[in-house]
This record gives sequence, structure tokens and C-alpha cells, in this order.
Amino acid sequence: MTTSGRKPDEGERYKAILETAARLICERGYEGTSMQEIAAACRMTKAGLYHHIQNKEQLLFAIMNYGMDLFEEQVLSRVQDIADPVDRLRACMRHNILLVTRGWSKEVIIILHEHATLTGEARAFIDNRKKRYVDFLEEAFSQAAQQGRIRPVDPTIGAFSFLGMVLWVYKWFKPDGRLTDEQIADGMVDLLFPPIVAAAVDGQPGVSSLRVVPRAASGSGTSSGSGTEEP
Amino acid sequence: MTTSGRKPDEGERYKAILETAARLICERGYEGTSMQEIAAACRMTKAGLYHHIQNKEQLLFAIMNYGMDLFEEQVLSRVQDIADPVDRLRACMRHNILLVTRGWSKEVIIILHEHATLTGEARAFIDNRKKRYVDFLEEAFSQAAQQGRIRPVDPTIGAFSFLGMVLWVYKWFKPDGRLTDEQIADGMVDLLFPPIVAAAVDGQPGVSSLRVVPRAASGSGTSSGSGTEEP
DNA sequence: CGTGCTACCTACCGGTCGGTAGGTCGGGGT
DNA sequence: ACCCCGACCTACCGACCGGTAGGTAGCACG
Repeated sequence: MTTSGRKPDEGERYKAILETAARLICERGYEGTSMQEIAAACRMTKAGLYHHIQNKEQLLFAIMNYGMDLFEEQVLSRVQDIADPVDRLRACMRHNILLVTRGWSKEVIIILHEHATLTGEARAFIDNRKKRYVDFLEEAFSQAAQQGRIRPVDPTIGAFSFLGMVLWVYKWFKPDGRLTDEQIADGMVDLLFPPIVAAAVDGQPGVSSLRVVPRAASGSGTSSGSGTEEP
Repeated sequence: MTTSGRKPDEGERYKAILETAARLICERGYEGTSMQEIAAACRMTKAGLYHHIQNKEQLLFAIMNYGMDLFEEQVLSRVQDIADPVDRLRACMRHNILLVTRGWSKEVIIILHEHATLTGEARAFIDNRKKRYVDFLEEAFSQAAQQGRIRPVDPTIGAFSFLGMVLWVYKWFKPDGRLTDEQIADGMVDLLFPPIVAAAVDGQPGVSSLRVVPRAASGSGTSSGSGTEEP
């Protein structure tokens, strides 16, 4: 039975440390979490923890890289081959919102919150991985606009509007709120990329994406308690 | 000359402390900033600083309340009387974006970043002040949808989409980037609240806000360097 | 002149921070 | 039997943390 019997393999143990540390840092913040606490949560002493990592900053860097891996696996890789740019953006928004709302991978939340904690090369490296996502979105917005599928918009503004809507969710979403994460995803997708209903309104045939008029008065009620939190 | 000669009046001094502390906390984060550093930046000793404030957490609370005052003065109060809900949202988005991009009032950035740092009553108090803004936005979205000025959208999703676009800006905006803050504000307003061009497309006369079709292919180029930063 | 008050100061508190030196201990290789 | 190595441990480092006790200099008021 060679190397079978669930001996928490080297890399396995390291990943477990990253996940435990990520849970704590996500709750208390990077500066607000001590190595003592992280070690205890890993059922180790501090010196034992330092056997696996180099220092606190490198631990954060490893967590963020792990988070970017998870993001690329669960979002980017699943949508990057969608041919239609608007469908690509729709699917991407959906996956990204659900990545933030579902609790798996606190690492992603840390990437979002601790955007200015790392410095120097580590900071530059993570920023570069983020930038690839921005480029991907800008490219999609650019294509969609060029094909007349959305209103003409600066791709950068489109990309960062998309990101703001999607990523800000981590600041206010509560799983037991009035809206489920599915409803939020559907609602935001529908708000930014409304379905095409009418064909061309004037003489142009190929250009068809216009936001359709609402059925007169339809909004639910007034604001009311949202079940969510603060901005 | 009674009480004239620029003796930095009690409240004046306190405000100066809040602003200095806010600058530091905005740069280094709340947990990452020591009272020693804040005191030094105020050209005082730590004990001298503690003559003016009660403790570190109360200092953060005071900064956030000051930030909310500034926000209400510079954004809310200037737009809340605009009758048309869409114009109200447009103006509000503009003012809010510029509040974030212009460097004045680091206090506002602290409110955005340290959204989970306070606890207990202080946290509840600030959250309540934030909630009033969410309610204001939800009300505006609700009215706009009811009047058929925008696509029907859940007011909560509208409000938090608005907030995400606007507030996420603090994470990536650089004053020397390709886009100026004015361009970002204009672009985002135009993206979420496009101008009305065509009248009713079908039989309904009052319902007119449909997103207008782009002039065929018009998008600038591909993505290119955005001049900004990470998501 | 004395009193009271604000606005600070020096000096210090116990505790915790990130990090390390050096030892122990069990299992695999030979 | 021996050794070695990785995976931990105890014990400790100097620096710094948030916060305070107690003193004092300057000014206003009587």
C-alpha cells in the first residue's frame, strides 16, 4: 500500500495551515491577528508554525496566491472560453459573486480586503495577477461594445464598475439576509447586462441590444428593511 | 478684541487631531497604526494625546462620525432635494465618486475600509448612519423604477450596485492614472443611468427610458494599459 | 498672592508582538 | 545498531503595544 494511508502529505499540511490562517486573518484582519493565535489554531506552538513558514508577510503572500489560484480555477477558467462577450461577462459576474458569498476560500476575501497590506515585490506580484483579470474584463467590454451588444463605454470604466458591484458584496452580504446570493447574482447580471428583447428600433438591423422598457409601474414597494447591512 | 486672536480653539484642536490620526490610519490601517505614531504626528507625547481622547477605539469612532458628517454635508445634503429620482441618483453618484477620489477627508476612506473594525454599540451606531444612506438610495431606485425611468430592479440590488461601483473606487483610483475622476464619474453615471433619447418605443407614452443603441461599432480600441491599478 | 484648571510632560505598567536559538523525539534508510 | 532529518517543542529575545499615575508650567480669575 505504498504511500496511501492518509498521512497528511507535506503539501496537504501546508495547505491546511494556509486555510486556518486565512480563516483567522479574514475574521480579525492581518495586523489584528497574531502569529500566536494562528499557531494555536493550527494546534502548534509559534515556533512549530515557523518551521513551515518564513515570516508573517510571506504567509500573507502565500494565502493571497492561493486565493488567486482558487479564483482562476472557479471563475476565470470556467468562463474564458465563452465566445459571446456579453454571455462571458454574465457568467463571469455570476461565478464571481457566488465565489464571494459562499464562504469557501476566505483567501479571496483577504485579497479583497488587504489590498494595500503587502509591499514591494510581493505586492507587485499579486497586483499583476489581479491586473490580468482587469485586462480580461476590459477585453470583454471592448468586444461587446464593438459588436454593439452594450452601450459604448470605456472598457476600464466598464471593468471597474463590474468589479465594484461584484466585489463590494463582501462588505455587506449576510447569508441570512432577505436576498439570497443567487438573487443578488441574477439581479446584478440583469441590471448591467439586460437581456435583448426588442430588435432594432430604428433602421439598423444588426444592432439590437437596447434596454427594454419596464411594464409601466412594477417596482415592488418602497425600500423597506433590506435584511442586509451597511454600504 | 475678546476671543479673536487665532488661539486654536478647543474644538479646532480636537478636529486637527482627528484629521491627523485619520491620515495615518488611512495609510497604515487601524491596527497597523500605534498611538505613539499618532501622538508624534500631532507633535505630542502619547500621554498628551490621551488627554484629548479616551482610548484608541473611541478615536476611531470619532473619526468615522466625523467622516459621516463630511459625507452628509458634501453629498447627501446637496442632492436630497432633487425632485427627479434619476437626476438625484446621477448627482449623488457624481458627488460621491468625487468625495472618494479627491484626497480631502481620509475619514471617509477609513469608514469604507474599516467596515468591521468597530464592535458593539459604536459599530451599531455607525452602521445605522450608513443604513440611512442605503435607505435613501433604495427609495430613489424604487421611485425611478415605479415611474418607469429605469428598468425594474430590486431597490436593494440597485442601491448596492450603485454603492459598489462608487465606493470600490477607493481601492484602485490613482490621481495620475489615464482617467481623471471627472471622467470616471461621467462614465459611471452614463453607464448606470443613460440619458433618455428615444421616446416610447411601443404604445406607452410616459414610459420612455430605454437604453439607446450604440452607433454601430464605436468602441475605442482594445483594453490597453488602464493607467489604474488592481481590482 | 493663591487657587483652580487646561494642557501637556516624564516615567512607567503588564502584556504581547514577531521571531529565534537550541533541544527533543520518532521513524526511515542503511 | 547507527545516524539523520523533519517536525515539532521550551524558553527566551528586544521592541513595542495601549494605557496610566502623577507631576508641572502657564494662564485666568478672585
